Amino acid sequence: MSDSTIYEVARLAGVSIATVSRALRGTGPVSAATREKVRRAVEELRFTPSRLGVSLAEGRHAANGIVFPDLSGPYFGEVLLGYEEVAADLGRSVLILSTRDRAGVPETVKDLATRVDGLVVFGQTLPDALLTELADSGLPMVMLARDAHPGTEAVRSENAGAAEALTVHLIAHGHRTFALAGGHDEGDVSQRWTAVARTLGHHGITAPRPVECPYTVDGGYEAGLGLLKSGPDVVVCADDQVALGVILAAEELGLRVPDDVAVTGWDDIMAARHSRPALTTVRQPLRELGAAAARLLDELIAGAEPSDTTRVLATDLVIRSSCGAHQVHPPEEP
Amino acid sequence: MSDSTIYEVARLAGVSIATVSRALRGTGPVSAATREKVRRAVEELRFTPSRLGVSLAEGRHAANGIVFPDLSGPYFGEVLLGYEEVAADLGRSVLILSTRDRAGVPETVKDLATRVDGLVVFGQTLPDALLTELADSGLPMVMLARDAHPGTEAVRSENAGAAEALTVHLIAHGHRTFALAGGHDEGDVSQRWTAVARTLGHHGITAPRPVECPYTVDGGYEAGLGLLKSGPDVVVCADDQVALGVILAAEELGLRVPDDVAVTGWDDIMAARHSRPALTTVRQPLRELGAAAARLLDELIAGAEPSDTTRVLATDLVIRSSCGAHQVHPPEEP
DNA sequence: TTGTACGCGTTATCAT
DNA sequence: ATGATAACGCGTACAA
Repeated sequence: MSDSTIYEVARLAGVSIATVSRALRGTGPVSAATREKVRRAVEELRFTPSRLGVSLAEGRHAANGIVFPDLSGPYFGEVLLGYEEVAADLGRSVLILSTRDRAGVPETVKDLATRVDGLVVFGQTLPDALLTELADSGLPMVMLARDAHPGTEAVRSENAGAAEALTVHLIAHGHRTFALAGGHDEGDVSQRWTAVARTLGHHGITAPRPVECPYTVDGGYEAGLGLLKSGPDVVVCADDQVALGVILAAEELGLRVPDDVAVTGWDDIMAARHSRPALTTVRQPLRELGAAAARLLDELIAGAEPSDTTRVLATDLVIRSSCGAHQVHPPEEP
Repeated sequence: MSDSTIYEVARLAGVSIATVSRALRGTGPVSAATREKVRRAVEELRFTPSRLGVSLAEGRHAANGIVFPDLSGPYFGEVLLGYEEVAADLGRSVLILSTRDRAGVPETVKDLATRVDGLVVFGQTLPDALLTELADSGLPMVMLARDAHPGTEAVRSENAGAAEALTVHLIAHGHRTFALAGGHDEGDVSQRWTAVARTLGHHGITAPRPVECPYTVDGGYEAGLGLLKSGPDVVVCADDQVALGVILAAEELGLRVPDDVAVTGWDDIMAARHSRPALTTVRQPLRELGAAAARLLDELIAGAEPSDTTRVLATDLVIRSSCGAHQVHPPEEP
């Protein structure tokens, strides 16, 4: 509260503020005796340097921000976890901003931008014009789960290859009629749908339009109720939560998964392993995503020039039982 | 980046910095003509007031922090969501700190404390001595999911009453042999176990010792494998994730839920509704918890004296199917 | 209505 | 080894 200042410490220790600063930061020569006097004064006064003062003098916040759409569901939490951990290791605090269905996001983001040395932004949370404005202002920025915006760096995980592998696998299972659940934005998901459609095309199958829905179990359930009426062989879902919802919808309709309809997810959240049937999905390194973003941002803050480059983290196709019998066509050999 | 300062704006507009400040904040009389000149200069220079300068002058950060143990699982994410939303509404940024199994937490928390006007701390994340030190320093603090620490305010949700109601319900179902899964700390969970034990005692049943385990599905699974071997009628779990794990363990052991063994959770996370069998649990208003903490903290920051008081939010017993047949003894009438 | 000048709490440069 | 002092960027009494 009524924190003491470096001046009070200096007076009590009988030295100048410069000496106090040096003694505390070890940034210059200080005699042992003086150091001890300062130490005692600091202790007595419970002195803690004001962050504002330090930052103003240092010209940096030692903090960085992250903007994400939401925090319900495991996805963003896991990524945030990895981000915060690395940021903390690098001695930087983390400010968060959830955009949800909130009003006044641009203003809030700009405010956030004034409080940090750099910003990580999830794909699809901010309009491109705003991204440009921020990047142009010279703020170090890293995009997450989408390709780089001009003036930024980006990290995402591999989508197209995994989507193709998944699709090929499903076709090998004998599935021919596909349904796609979980709308398409311009980030990760659209890359997946594009690759799925392309792969289906190679096999003479016309890809259906993805059915948009919130990336939640409930969203998947609602979408599933509609989708399943047309009797697809398999429902490829934008993420695991949607897939879990589709499975519930299938049950509701008296369909057995995977016997009557196969279902696949994306992300490999914990529930994917535990659901029945266990979910065939694509594993994304969620924490690593956040961690990589934190490291990239740190490099930018340290002075690296933004390369408009997208770093792509590897994903793994995880075959479980929700996609159908494995005996038809075994997955490709190593 | 190379942001312009209020001095440059003042020079370009041909006025003093005081006028610029007044014009921008509407904090004093400014002629329309001057205001327009300032507006133009601001626009041309893309001027944005430095947060550091503003905070230093205003003597406040307009930001508050929150300390939680983890972010995996739905619990903390939901609470954080409610917290951040209200904080943003109040014009305050949010800094997060996850303690996980991290080293150097006390130092990091103290650093965090220098960057905020107030702090919300989840129960069991920080040692009491540190809480005392922070509170004594005059930092406004709100405890979450535990009772108030001296010098703070607290919000938690009701535990004992719900635990009693749950226990009574289970006894009415004919369950006599209880098992408790999910270790006891000194926050929410211990209050629940205490109430369960007391209620069981009233019915002549000796409460077992809770089996400690991480609050995760995997933790519940592991604990369940051990617990279930003694053949309890019901496993009361510390939270829904643990309960989901116990159900998996039961399956693994060839036990049917709830026919062979009943299982209950706590929190009413989304997966509780969707699991099979659907989870009997206690609904906690997670977002409200975070929102209430944000509001309380705001009052403290505004000058309210900490009352060492704990605000208790209502919970609801949610009867689904995992606790056993309802026909044996119907739940108490309204 | 507008401007001057001081305070906010540091760090760091330059003397000494 | 130590001290005086200039930044850093802003808000705001106080004066005009």
